[in-house]
Amino acid sequence: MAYKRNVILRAAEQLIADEGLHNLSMQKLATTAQVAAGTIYRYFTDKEALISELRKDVLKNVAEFVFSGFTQESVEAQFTHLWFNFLKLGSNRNSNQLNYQQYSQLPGIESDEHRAFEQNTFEPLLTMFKQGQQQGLITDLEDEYLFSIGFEPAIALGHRISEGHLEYNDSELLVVCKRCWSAISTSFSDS
Amino acid sequence: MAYKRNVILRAAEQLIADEGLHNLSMQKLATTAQVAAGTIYRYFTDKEALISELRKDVLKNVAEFVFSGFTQESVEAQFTHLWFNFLKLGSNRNSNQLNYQQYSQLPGIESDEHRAFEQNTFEPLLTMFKQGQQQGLITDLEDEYLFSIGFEPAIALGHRISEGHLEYNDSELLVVCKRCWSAISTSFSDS
Amino acid sequence: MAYKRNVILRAAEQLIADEGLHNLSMQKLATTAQVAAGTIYRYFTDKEALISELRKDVLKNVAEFVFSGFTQESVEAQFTHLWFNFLKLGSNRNSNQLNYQQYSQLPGIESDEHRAFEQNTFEPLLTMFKQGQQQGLITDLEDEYLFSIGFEPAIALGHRISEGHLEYNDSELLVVCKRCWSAISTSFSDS
Amino acid sequence: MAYKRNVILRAAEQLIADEGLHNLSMQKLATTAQVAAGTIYRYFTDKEALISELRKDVLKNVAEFVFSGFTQESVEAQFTHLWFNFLKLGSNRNSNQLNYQQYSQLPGIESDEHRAFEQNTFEPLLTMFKQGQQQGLITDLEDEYLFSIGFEPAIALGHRISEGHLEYNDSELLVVCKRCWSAISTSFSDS
DNA sequence: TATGAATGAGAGTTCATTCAT
DNA sequence: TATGAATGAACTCTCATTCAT
Repeated sequence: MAYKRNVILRAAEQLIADEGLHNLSMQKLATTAQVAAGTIYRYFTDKEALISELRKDVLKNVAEFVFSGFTQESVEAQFTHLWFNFLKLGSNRNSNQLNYQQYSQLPGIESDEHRAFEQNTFEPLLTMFKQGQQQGLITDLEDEYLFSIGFEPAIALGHRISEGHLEYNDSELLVVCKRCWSAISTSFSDS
Repeated sequence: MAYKRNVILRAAEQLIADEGLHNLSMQKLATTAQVAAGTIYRYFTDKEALISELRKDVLKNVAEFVFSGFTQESVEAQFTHLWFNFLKLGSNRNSNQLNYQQYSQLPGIESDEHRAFEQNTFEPLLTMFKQGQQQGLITDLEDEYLFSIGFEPAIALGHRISEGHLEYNDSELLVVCKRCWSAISTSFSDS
Repeated sequence: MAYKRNVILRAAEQLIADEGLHNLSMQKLATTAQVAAGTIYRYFTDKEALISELRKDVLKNVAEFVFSGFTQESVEAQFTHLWFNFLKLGSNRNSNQLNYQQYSQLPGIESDEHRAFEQNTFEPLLTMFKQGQQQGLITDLEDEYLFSIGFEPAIALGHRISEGHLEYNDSELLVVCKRCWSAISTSFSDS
Repeated sequence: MAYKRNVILRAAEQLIADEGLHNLSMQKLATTAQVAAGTIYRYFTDKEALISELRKDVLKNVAEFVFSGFTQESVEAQFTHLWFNFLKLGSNRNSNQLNYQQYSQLPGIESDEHRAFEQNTFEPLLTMFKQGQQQGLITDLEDEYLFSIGFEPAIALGHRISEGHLEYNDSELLVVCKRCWSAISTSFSDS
């Protein structure tokens, strides 16, 4: 019954969300997951492997969340949809789930293996950029630039909201979203 | 001789920059700083306090770096100047100094005390926003929104550069910077 | 199907010969023997019992080896035959069989039960001593003394050879063997 | 105060003598030595290093014991003296001291470093062999052979005595010793 | 009989912190 | 004020053993 593997991963996610990665001990994890310490090692070689697996697992959930309700609307509608999903992802204070900030701090997230996995998972986003460029709506910059200009503000704002330093305000956020869209669109020419 | 306090902080910064926060042990710190282990505790209550102090100390240096060469030019020139400083801050790989990513991962960075300290330190930035708004150049949004739209892309790009995942290209970056400026400016109206 | 008992013992012997007693884990043993971990416990109460059984089992094989080719020659010829078998036993580096050194390090080898078993197994040797004494060839000392003087040098030399610290030289060894025989024989009188 | 190093080594020796090497745990050692677990690691890199150091330390004591009272008598007198010291060494049941059997089972005892140390320590013995050969008393065989024939019986008998399987009997043992001496001496010619 | 997932005590080791000097 | 030897709780991980299937 490999469902215990999942139980352990969910417990790890919750513990990291609650107390931070550097407070994650295998004993605490075992207790939280309601398994014996040794059981963890049936499913994961060691702590590092556990975190590595958690990374992929969380990324899958993150991608699922970000692309939830993603349909073939107009490119701008797609952008807006994703933008608010990134915002919500960051602002999520669900105590048993990692928010984006915590996710991005998992060590090894910069490994080549993970990067490839990430790239693959977020392909729909790149497809959207390409569509927008083909339709003459989005400016001809590399994906990294477009993502930074377009979505990093949403992630950062989400983070601020989750920390309680910003009131959630739909109409203002919509304005911000539109400005992000404009910033990557061809609606004004680069001087 | 309280100069030892500074010796210890500098040693801590270097060790974290080199080997990461989770590899910082008080023994290693003592050795690197060339003091006895017990001596550290004459200047800092415990490890947590040490890191908290380091946080403030580094923030001071970060602010100094960001605002270096900051003069009373036009608001757009000021913005551009800051934008590239944020970019460089993130991309800094100087081995005996924390880069922005490492800085932002110091635990406790989200405490109210620290936030107040940060707000105070970055006041010149808020002043610039106010100036721009008074001159009718920057749109009337709250500071958090302006910062997110304007500068988070720079920080994120800096991070990507430091990880080696982005080719550095000055002319492209200037285009990106201008788009960020446009995104917070009044040059296009919110629909 | 109690043949599994033997499969397990053989796997244990090989593992100990290869990696030493202190590296013998029940998991590894199960894997090597191609049985489930729990199966071992159907044949052996616990690890200690397993080793105890292995001890007897190996002793049987050891005795078989020592007494192989043992015929009713002259007593001195019998002695020489046994002497070189003890030597070979110690120097044996066959990887899936315990050598004498490894055998003698099995814990519990000094138990009374084992000692009785050993005594019984090595009876032919004692018979040889008695024969020699009846024929007036071997001096009237207790068996322990005769064994120590006569055969311990062979065992020790075997050990040195197996460790690679002694050049193997047949003619020299024959001289040594003869001196051991002389040392227990009546060929010189005790002063 | 590095005297704790010695306290730890003595405690380790006692524990191994009492319960065997494979039952030596660092916790038990700490308790027996009356130091904290961490303290052991101030003096020894890890468990392996501790045992390696113990090996050298015990060898020093062993040599001291074997060569105690060793004077410039006749070669045969020297031999007899050493022979009984080897016997006593093996038969030693002093509970807080390793006997020869336990000593020889310490892992790494076959390392080149240790072998050189051992050779050096037992030099007086080799000198005795050489003297005997120069005086025409001891036969021309290599040291390893002479040692095996001459002293291994003493060690083995000592071991048997310590296990309680042999009564200590001075006059009989003297006979055995003389036979060992004869076995390496020129008093009878190799046929 | 046989399985192998699960157990949990205990292993070796680290490290923040203390305190006699 | 400064030292650094000593502490011991807590860490990651192993492994002999059990038991529901």
